[in-house]
Amino acid sequence: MKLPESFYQRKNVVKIASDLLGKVLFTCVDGQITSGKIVETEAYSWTERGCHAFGGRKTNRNAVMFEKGGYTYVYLCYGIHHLFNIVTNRTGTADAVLIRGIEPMEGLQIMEERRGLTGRSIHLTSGPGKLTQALGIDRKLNGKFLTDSEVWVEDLGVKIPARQIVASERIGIDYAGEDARLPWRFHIRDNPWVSNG
DNA sequence: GCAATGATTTACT
DNA sequence: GTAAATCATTGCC
Repeated sequence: MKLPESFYQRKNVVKIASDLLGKVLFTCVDGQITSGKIVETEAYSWTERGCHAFGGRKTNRNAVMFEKGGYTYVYLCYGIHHLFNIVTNRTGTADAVLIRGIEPMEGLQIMEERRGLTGRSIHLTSGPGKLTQALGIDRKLNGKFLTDSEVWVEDLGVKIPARQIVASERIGIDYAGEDARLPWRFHIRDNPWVSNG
């Protein structure tokens, strides 16, 4: 079943990021359903430098992060890659969870076509820019609500034991100084679909 | 209006 | 391991 919006509106974005491991992300783009189990996430909060909304800085791009939990935040990075985030917490508090890796489930063939790959390549969805392409996510899906749109997350009863969850430093935000060292990245131990591997 | 830059990926050595 | 690709957004003039 779909996760209720209350799941996203809890105050601890780090807890939400780890809770999302094992949940399943669905999209329905161009009438085609694709889905994948979330195996890697990162938490971002306006209280630290790694976040676009650091210090409460609000711009056109990140405005949706200030909405209540349950909205999507999609933006373009390096001019090429779409990155998919889930907004958390309540209105006025800019926290979000970046989805970095999923394990393909439904629509494997559709994902291969979108990525231009053949075979079950690990490279299909093992990275934040790759999984958005595989799922058909782009800026059209920015600002959607996860309980009432073509993007949503379901709990299929998969439980990840605590000892299978690894916390580590976040990736690709060295410019954030000390805050880049926060252990706010979570992934499932020994899962081949985790990025940077 | 214009220059700087990045929550990445890919290819090449 | 390192480096280039590539453009929307941002911040300053």
